[in-house]
Amino acid sequence: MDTKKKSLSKNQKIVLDFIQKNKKPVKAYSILSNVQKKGINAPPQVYRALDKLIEKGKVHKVESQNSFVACKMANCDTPHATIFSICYECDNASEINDTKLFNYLSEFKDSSGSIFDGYNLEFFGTCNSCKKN
Amino acid sequence: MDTKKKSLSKNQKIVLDFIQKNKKPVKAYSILSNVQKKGINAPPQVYRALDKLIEKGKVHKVESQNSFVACKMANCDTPHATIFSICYECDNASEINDTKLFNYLSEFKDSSGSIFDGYNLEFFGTCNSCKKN
DNA sequence: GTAGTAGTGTTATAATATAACATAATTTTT
DNA sequence: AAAAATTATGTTATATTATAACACTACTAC
Repeated sequence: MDTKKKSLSKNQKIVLDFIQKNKKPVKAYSILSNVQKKGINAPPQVYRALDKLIEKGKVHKVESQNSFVACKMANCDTPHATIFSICYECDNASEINDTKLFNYLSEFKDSSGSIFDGYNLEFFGTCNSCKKN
Repeated sequence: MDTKKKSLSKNQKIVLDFIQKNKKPVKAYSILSNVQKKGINAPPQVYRALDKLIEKGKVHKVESQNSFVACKMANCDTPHATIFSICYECDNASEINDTKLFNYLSEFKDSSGSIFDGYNLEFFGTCNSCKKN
């Protein structure tokens, strides 16, 4: 079972709230400048909140962009099993929720037969709204 | 067909040579300090070489580590379709060469039926040699 | 042989992230 | 409820990763 604490601290709430307001992934320093009026003054406060939000499954990091996006799932248990599609025109990142692919990756064994603890998958392409333009 | 230039410039050779000497992924500034005796003096020289080496399929970036590793395949045509397993104890990254998974991802369609141009997949776990210790 | 493209060298600076330390709040244990 | 342990906060400074901009050179293609 998952015994970790799931409730959010003050700073964690402030940071999550800002991330959730944005459809697109946001950068750490953009978070910082946007929450300074809420009393968050320095980078470590943002990065610490982000670390905890990621642990708690509320936020995912988009590694290829160094950006952060809210998890859409109500109670994400799998903070380290993420699948994104990323548009290289508009930089939007959408979480892909495909059970079959999810299971395929979760059960994937390497050549030695070992299973992994987690994964991060990022697909790159042009999103549908950019294709139209 | 692939019409891009594949031959390597002087700096590209120097940088690739250093990366290939290392089993583990290396950081850009580690490359820099190790090739200064070869006449590469500043970060842009390293990053430019890296960009081209990635385009040419000789090197892959490990996004979750901001590190760079040589591609093991002789003539990699797919610089933007990479699969790694990363050990979070020793930080080693191994390229996974699994045709089935490779094809599965290359052909994967999102919910709108679109196919992607590329992907980056990073599995996380403990590697076999770290498990033994 | 000149036009276009790719590469080099350099300085400065931008963007991303963490170390370290002091303190406070919360939760758990006894 | 008091003590202990854990989690969170606030702050300064600094480390790490990456790019902008500019002047110049070498290579490639027609």
